[in-house]
Amino acid sequence: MFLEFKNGVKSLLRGAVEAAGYEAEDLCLGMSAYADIASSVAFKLSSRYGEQPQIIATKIFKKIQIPKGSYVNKADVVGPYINFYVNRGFLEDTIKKISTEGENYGSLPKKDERIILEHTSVNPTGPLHVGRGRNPIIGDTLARILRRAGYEVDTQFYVNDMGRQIATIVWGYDKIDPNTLPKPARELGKPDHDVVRYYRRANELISEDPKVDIEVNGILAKYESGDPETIQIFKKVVENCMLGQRQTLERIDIYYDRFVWESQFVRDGSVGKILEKLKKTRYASLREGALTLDLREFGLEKDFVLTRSDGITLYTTRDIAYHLWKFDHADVVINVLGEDQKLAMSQLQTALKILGIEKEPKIVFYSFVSLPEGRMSTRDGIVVDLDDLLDEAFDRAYIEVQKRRPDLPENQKRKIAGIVGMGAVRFDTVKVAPEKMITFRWEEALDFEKQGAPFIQYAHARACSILSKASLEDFDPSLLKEPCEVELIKKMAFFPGIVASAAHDLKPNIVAIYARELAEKFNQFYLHIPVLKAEDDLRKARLALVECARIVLANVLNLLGIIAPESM
RNA sequence: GGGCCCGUGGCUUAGUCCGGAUAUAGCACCGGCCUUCUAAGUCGGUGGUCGGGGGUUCAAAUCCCCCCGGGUCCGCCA
Repeated sequence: MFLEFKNGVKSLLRGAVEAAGYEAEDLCLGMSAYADIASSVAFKLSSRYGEQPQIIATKIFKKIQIPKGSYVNKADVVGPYINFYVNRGFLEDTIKKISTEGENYGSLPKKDERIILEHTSVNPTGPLHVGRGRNPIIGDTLARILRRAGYEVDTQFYVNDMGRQIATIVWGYDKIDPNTLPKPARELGKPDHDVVRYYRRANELISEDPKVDIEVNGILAKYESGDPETIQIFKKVVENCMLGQRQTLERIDIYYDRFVWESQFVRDGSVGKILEKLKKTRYASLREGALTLDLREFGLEKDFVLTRSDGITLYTTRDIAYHLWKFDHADVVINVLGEDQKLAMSQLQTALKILGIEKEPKIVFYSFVSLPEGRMSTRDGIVVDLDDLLDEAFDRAYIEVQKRRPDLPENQKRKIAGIVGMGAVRFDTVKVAPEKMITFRWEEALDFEKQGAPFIQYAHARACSILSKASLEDFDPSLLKEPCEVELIKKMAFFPGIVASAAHDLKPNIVAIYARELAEKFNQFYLHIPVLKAEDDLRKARLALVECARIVLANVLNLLGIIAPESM
């Protein structure tokens, strides 16, 4: 809706600029606290035409003609600025559009592009910790945004099933007596918590005893040589661990369209073919038996090492094969990755270029979540498990529900606590820009105040509460004139534009911020404007407005992968 | 040492790509609002050299250069 208004302003302003005898390619339109949209074009023209900006603004203003059927109510001049305001038609059409489109409000027209979005792709060495949790939450939110923006999205989890780390775990299962290990952090059916015990202990033993290292290498060599029994064991270990990781991800409503196993690209020979091709390029050379690419020509100082001296391929090399496969199956490739992958990714992108792939993967990098005492590490056990965070979030949410709604039946209280706890964790992760570093602190992660999901969920529950006490009828949107009502409608009108820019910039935090602002506008309306106690037609119109707010709040929460509760 | 990212009130953060009108919110602190649709709410107040220094511009948190602090990576880990 807002886009239509903006386009209307654009065309009439362009007309006015020309009628006033100026030429401007950029109309300098922007958001403003003083108007619904404002132009500072007079500044730009001032230097070119040597006139005072105020005078230019006034001249342009005098030529403004608002066409019939436009969403522009009026324009005015404040100093050098030209301001524009929406009219009643804009507000009323917004309400009508939301009412008609319902849960589809905010969905953009279908696009032809097919997207493969890879996210999470954590190593199958143990449970997800809150640092790694940032990846799936950003990734899943982006998938939801892109789907709303009209793209066909295939979400993929790339399984690192053939590394040394797996060999380490396999060694551990074979050689370590489980009775000597600490109890798993989870007793019941969480295999990832079981696996990580072996992983940690095995790593300790490796650093203590070089013989262990040699044995692990032996296992890895057996695997690489294609020994069917070893391959089976690897597969079992990986599947087992991933089962536990998926259980955790299900708790925050994250699922994948496809799991892509790294080893498949080795087995089907595609990694070998890539090596052959790259070997023939002028960038390739052998250094102490290892195949490397010299990428200085592309501005990369460091050689890209493709194989170890024993000929075994490395992670990034195999990732080239995966990317070729992705570009074969999609128009756009997006990866969500930790910032430590930046160099590897630019090497990979360059290798793709050398292999003749024109397109580049778009990459969303995020910074790490560290603990006050330092960086998280699965191997060293310096972590806060995502499972624990989710449990704690549930517990704290339950306490809040108990305090506010002691009357509710137990299963209802637990249900709300689950919805609120999970929402709080997702929102907290996605509300800040991915490139910002986060220091994890329990009090901040589990803050249920205004910056968080419960604030938005609460607004939704309030809307539902009103709607449950009345039924919707035909209404006259022209009755909605209170400033609070107008503000709310304007905010709702932004939603499709928010989807568009979040999808374009791949920035989930835009949606989170919008959600908070929308909830705030609704809460202000809720407090100041009576709905059920309003009379006749006004009541009907306000009920319709509440229904619209409920729809947009539900849609935006859905975009964030957060459940919109009807009661809390 | 080099590359990339971050640095905005006591803490957390928006805005930076595409320069414009009093820099956005939350937490904390101070003071109002529940006989009125769920107060997980709402209204007001205190608090900012936008890391520092130069430069470009009519105009810089935003663009350019230098420096400082933190993160991250830098050939056989993933």
